[in-house]
Amino acid sequence: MPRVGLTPEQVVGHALALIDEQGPEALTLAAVAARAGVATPSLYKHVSGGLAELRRLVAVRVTGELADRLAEAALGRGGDAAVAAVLRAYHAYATEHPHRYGALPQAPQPDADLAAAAARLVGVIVAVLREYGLEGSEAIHAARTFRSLAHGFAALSTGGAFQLAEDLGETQERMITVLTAGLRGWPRP
Amino acid sequence: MPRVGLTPEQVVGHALALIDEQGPEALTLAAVAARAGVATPSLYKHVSGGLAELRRLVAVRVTGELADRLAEAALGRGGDAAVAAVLRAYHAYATEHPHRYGALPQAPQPDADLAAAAARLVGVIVAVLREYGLEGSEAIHAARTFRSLAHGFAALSTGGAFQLAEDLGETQERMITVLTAGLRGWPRP
DNA sequence: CGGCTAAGGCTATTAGCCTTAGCTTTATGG
DNA sequence: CCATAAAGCTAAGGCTAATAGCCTTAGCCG
Repeated sequence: MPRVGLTPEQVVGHALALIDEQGPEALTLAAVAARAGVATPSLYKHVSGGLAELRRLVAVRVTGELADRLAEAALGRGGDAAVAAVLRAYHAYATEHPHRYGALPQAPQPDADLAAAAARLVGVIVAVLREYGLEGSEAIHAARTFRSLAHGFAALSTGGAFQLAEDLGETQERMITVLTAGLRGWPRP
Repeated sequence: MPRVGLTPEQVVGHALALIDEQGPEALTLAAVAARAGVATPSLYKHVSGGLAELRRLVAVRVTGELADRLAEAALGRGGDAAVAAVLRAYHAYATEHPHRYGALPQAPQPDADLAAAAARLVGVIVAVLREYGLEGSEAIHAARTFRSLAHGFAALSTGGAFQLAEDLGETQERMITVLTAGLRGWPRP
């Protein structure tokens, strides 16, 4: 039994490859094991929580990747340009890896690691919103609005909910216009 | 073997009850059969496609319910008030049945029935947008923006993605303000 | 250099699930 | 009153995750 030298990171990598190729439904320990050249139970040496933990790790990895992409897009930009770039980057990531993005919601109840990754993601958004002079609770509401729009658009478009012929890129530009206008004229109660 | 007198509708009803109580993961033919007082294979007499078709039927039913709620909310209203009411109704439905709403994306590739139910839902939104003078492609882009915001907010809030203490109702009001302002000043290219 | 320990494999097994096949009973319509 | 279709059943096969227990390798420490 030649030792394969598996690590948890590699297991997650195989899981992601499977998801990319065949969708979140195809993420099974048996399939991951086959791909890693190992028997199914051996995976428990690296991912002790079994399938549930593997899904959790996938969600953490994907959230982190997405946060990185958003941070990269925001770098060196400000104001409307930053908002537009981050929104485009969000959708671009989801479009490049639709199944991967679709696997995000499959995560079980959030835990510390996932919360940390999500916090990084939210941090980028909050930073981008800072130039609009939003502070305290209003910044939170604005960030939630941003995330809702970004996630909704990503989820619906990768899920095939937008059937008509109209160009998705144009829809995105309209959304950017609406969002940036809304942020500039944010309701101050 | 006393005859139970099951119908496909009742099977879907039991499936929804299970989902509401224990989440989408708990939707299993064995559990549905137990709840219906029937052996598992008997379900195939009513839902010939097995679990996959049952999930599909659940998605159709939920989409239809949601469309009804939105139509009801739009009734007798127009302009900003209609947009606000529909957005609130959307979120209210998701909040009342979080697991049910969460089960929506689990549907397999779209089919005719699901498309019809979704078309009804989109129809309500398009009707509400009519007062803003949006026509043709622009109405489509606006409807997509509406759905993205509504779905994103519903999915993230029921998924527990909004951890901070800020009131979700306030977030919703801000979103409504931004959206209605964006629709009034919709970019005319 | 020898041996111990821990890690990373394995096989075998259990339990739960979906699905198909084929039989039996019930209800219903002619 | 009977024939037939619908609606139930049991049995069996094949998939999955997960646990238990064993074996081998790698590396460290005396």
